[in-house]
Amino acid sequence: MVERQRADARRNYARILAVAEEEVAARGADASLEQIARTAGVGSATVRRHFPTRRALLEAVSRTRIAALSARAQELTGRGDSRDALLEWLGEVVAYCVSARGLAVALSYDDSAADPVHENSCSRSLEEAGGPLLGRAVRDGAVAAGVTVGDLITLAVGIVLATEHRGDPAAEADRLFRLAVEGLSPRA
Amino acid sequence: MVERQRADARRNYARILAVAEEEVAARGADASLEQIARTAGVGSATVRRHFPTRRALLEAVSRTRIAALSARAQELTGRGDSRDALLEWLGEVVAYCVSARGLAVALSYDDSAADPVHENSCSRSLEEAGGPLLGRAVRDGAVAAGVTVGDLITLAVGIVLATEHRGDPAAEADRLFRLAVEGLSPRA
DNA sequence: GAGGAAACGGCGGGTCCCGCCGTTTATCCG
DNA sequence: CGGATAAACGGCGGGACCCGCCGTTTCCTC
Repeated sequence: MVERQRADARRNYARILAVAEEEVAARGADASLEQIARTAGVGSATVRRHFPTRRALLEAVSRTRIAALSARAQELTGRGDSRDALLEWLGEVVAYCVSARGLAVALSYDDSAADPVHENSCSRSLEEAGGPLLGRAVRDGAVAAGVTVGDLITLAVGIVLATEHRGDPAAEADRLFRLAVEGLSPRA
Repeated sequence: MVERQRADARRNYARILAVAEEEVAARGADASLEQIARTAGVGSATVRRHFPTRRALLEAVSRTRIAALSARAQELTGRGDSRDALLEWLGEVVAYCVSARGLAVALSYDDSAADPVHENSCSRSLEEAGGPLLGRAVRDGAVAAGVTVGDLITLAVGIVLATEHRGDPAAEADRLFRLAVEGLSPRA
């Protein structure tokens, strides 16, 4: 499991990843791989050797953010009202995706097309982390039974993707998120 | 208003548009402009002369679809239950965006960044067409007052964008659309 | 320290988008 | 009808990107 790796390879991996985080945050999901290579001081081939596809790079870049969100889910599980906790978490997912460009794209990839060799895809990770949070809300009757964490995340990602090019993405995303949570028709 | 145009220019415009429709439908919103030019039998410069930006091309390609959806909105206005009519229309918007690639991207562009010289942007067109339909639903109390057509369309577009790379986009999109309509918490 | 494998990165090819600019061609008017 | 004129065309070169190849360097092991 632990692929033995040369020291310079690990060093380059880390450098590329660090540069990629900045670059993707700044330019979005289709940042130039060559630019990342140049800034990291490596050849473009080395970038592709460590991250064979753009998806792989985006997922690696997103990993720390995903971890933070997963931790947050655990924190919120079992704390306070179950519906509020779930909504708080989803709101944070939306906010993260808005502020950290590239994350939404990484989460929009098809789970089933994930590299089976490597660890879980980003979305699968998040789904597992959010499972208990959603489960509790469902048991409390705050959410319908058929709904999955994947549904909620996809919805959040969609909202982010659709508002990305707007004047004020954060405000728009938040507005739509609340609309989706409330549903189309006002509560009685 | 009616820009006098040479005959060959109009002919080329039509050919490019026809080719672009097929190409975008097949390859998605980032189809190759040069490929379109080649297939249409014109130079790539001619394509860019008629459609200065990719956005312009996408909006032109989407125009006929938009027109169809607008007509559909008019048909549905005043027919049947106002909530059902609105939902039927939105469902068709989603279905259209799923089946006609590129449409969702065209609708995700910022309204306010639209070319003010030319006619309305795609989204603005649709918003106007859906206005009466939504207005009736709001008056009937089926939709909260603050909601705009733009909100609903953006939500629909987001759902499509987020499910685009899934195994079965149509099914996923439909599922999420219903979830968003119903809201997170089940009805009493 | 030497051998061997792993990792590197430069190079060439292909595609794309873009601006320039000489050439073709439709249109207008004498 | 035919020339003038401006619109429209499209080929060309530049720059950026992604990708595969392959000779070279660098690290690890013994």
